Amino acid sequence: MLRFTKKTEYALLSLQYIASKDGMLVSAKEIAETIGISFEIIAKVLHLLGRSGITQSIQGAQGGYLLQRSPSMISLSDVISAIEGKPSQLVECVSSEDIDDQNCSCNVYSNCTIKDPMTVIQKKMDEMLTSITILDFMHLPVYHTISETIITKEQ
Amino acid sequence: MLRFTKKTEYALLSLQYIASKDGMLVSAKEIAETIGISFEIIAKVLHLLGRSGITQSIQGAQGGYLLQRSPSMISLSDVISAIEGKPSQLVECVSSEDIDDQNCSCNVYSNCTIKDPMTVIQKKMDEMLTSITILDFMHLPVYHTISETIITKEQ
DNA sequence: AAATATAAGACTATTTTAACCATATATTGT
DNA sequence: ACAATATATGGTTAAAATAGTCTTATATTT
Ligand code: SF4
Ligand code: SF4
Repeated sequence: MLRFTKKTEYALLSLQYIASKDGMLVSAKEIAETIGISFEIIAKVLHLLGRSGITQSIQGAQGGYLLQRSPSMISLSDVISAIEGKPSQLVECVSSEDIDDQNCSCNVYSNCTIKDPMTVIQKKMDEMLTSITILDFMHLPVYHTISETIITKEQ
Repeated sequence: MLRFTKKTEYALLSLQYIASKDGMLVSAKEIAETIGISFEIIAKVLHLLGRSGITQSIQGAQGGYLLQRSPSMISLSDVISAIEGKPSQLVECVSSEDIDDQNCSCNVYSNCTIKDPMTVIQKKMDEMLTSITILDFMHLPVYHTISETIITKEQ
């Protein structure tokens, strides 16, 4: 099922928020309250993002998180890898790095005749996921009124 | 997790096989044996493809399946929709048809500020999935030797 | 020392996926 | 008519992934 996990969505919401604060330290509590989700989940997500070097964390009182590189340098692909622990794979046997994993546990591997096209599709997907960045999540403001919406979209 | 389900992979393998037989009736048993997977699974997959009008089925002895339209007219998007019962959705609130589903059961919907970028990403995904067809699963032959591979790729 | 904040892992419940089993229906050929 | 072949359809079960909660440890500031 081609679906982002909730954790990935929370990560994107968090990164969007941190990016909007432009360099200021942001705590997990603040993000959790803004999004309206439990603190524990956000803390775990931010922790994973930190592990992968997407965010930088400052421990202790007055601590928090900030981005380790600019929004345009954080791709959707990076975020997914950070949250899921490995790069996105459309099928078991094809990863971004290895073209074709003979050690995969797919039980039809030896008879499979769609590995080559799957590799092509995986490549297209990778291109898409790396081309989308946190910057793409910042361009549209949060609309409050219809008129604001129209004005912004007309620009 | 951005991953195709096994059923979708079996569907693609089946369609690739039926397409390669170019108009001849193919039975579920034949496909199951070729792929090396249980008959029941393939039967269910073919049934779902039939329901969505991708394949045509002929019941009874000497029956089987054939494509209802040419391989280039069967998109990956069609196959996923057929197998999963509805079009692929990257997130709960954004579908290919409805821009933004206010009736979705996401518990952060009202605070969510990534719906617009998600709609853009969904559109890109849809474009990709509809642009890939069963024909793309037929162009590359199954390579048997290295020399064949090189010759084919150099063309 | 108390308060604040992140780090990290264990645990549970729910949902999704994968596979299997059973039965009904349709068609062909003898 | 009847046996053989083949699809149609639903139910059941087991495994895996997801979502969320809870707990404890560690670091920093005041
Ligand atoms: S071998 Fe074929 S069926 Fe198995 S995971 Fe790879 S593409 Fe899918
Ligand atoms: S409202 Fe936001 S968090 Fe909820 S499904 Fe839609 S995009 Fe994801």
